[in-house]
Amino acid sequence: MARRSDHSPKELRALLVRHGHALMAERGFARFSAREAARRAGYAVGTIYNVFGSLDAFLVAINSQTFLEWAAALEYSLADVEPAGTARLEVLVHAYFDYARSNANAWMAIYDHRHEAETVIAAEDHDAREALTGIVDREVVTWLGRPDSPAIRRLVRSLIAMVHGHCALWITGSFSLMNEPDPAGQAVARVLEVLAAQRLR
Amino acid sequence: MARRSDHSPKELRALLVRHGHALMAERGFARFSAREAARRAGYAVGTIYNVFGSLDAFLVAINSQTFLEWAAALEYSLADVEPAGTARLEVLVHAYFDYARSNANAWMAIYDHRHEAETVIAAEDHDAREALTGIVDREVVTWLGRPDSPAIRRLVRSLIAMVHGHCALWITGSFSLMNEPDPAGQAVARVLEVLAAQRLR
DNA sequence: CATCAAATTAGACAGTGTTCAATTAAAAAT
DNA sequence: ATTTTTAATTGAACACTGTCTAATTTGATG
Repeated sequence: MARRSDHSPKELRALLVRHGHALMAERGFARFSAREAARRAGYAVGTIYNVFGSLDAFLVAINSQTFLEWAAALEYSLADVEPAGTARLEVLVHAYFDYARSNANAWMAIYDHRHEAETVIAAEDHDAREALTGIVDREVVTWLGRPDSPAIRRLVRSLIAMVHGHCALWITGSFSLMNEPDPAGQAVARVLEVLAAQRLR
Repeated sequence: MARRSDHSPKELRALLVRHGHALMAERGFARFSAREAARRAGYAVGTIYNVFGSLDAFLVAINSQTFLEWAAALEYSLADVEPAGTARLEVLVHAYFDYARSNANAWMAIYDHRHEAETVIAAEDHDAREALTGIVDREVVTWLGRPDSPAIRRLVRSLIAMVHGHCALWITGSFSLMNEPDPAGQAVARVLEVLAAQRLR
């Protein structure tokens, strides 16, 4: 039996998320198993229900971890790019695609998991998910050279949806049936067309 | 025991797909059960494996059925719209969203199901999935007033990815795109901006 | 050292997908 | 008509799953 003093509550939570995330990356959402995740962490299944309250909440925590990694990957990709110009947007979109492909199982799990309505999302998890939007927001504001506004934030969500659509169809293979050799390039092209239209107005 | 002469092979296949599709619409992908689908059709589980070879192939058949319905809904929505003009594209996108919302479980199942690489997709199923692309292709060609071409077909796939992205994030509510009151309207706006850019070139 | 509350677990339960020998029904051959 | 053969259909077995609860272990408190 795992000893209560082996890990503090926070450590235990982090331990379970770490192993859960690794298992998700390894197997994908369809073959994920809470039992196996707990086993690898050295605990029994019940512990997941103790710590997270439900399997649903555990999956939310795992996916939030993916969001954090993803956002970090985007920031990292932007670190060496000159602070103005279209190149930053191109790099951003390509980093978006790269993370999704390099971590396909974990990335898809974000969208595979439909959390139940009654599962409350902790502020921490919510923030992890917002981080990504924040990055795009910042870059688009810079590119447009205008102060942030509700209209721009609305546009940013729409741009994210556009890029997401390309990436999702690509990762799941729907796009390969469509014979598109460069989905990321297409996404960039669409983003720039839309932004150009916004600039003219 | 169900009698072999109750249904011809084709009828049996259709019967299983019908009940499977209904169950998918009712429960969604996560709670779908092959056992239950067979039960409702009046057969035992094994029959699904006899007829389709695998659960994977059964799910492909169910999702192809959804594609057929979806394409039919799009065509129906266009039937009364004047044969030229931007209105047709707007109606098309809105019908796309409407079908997804009205049949959320079945629609999401299309993207929830990641069929295994070894599952061969029958020509019939492949065609059902292509029908949708064909409709958009036709409408975009008409709108642009140019003959069809590989470049246009490539653009059309990109446009579909854009609209899909908006629709998917809307239906799953997984993004704070939930604060977006009119995702379909946003998708239409983006499509028209992209098409305008194409026209200028 | 005894008490007590909290953490952890094992086990039961009702499901699942998958496989396959046994059964049954229809067709073919006698 | 009967028997034989072929093929569809089944039910049970297997190894899993998520979920819950009673029992156990643990560490701290009096």
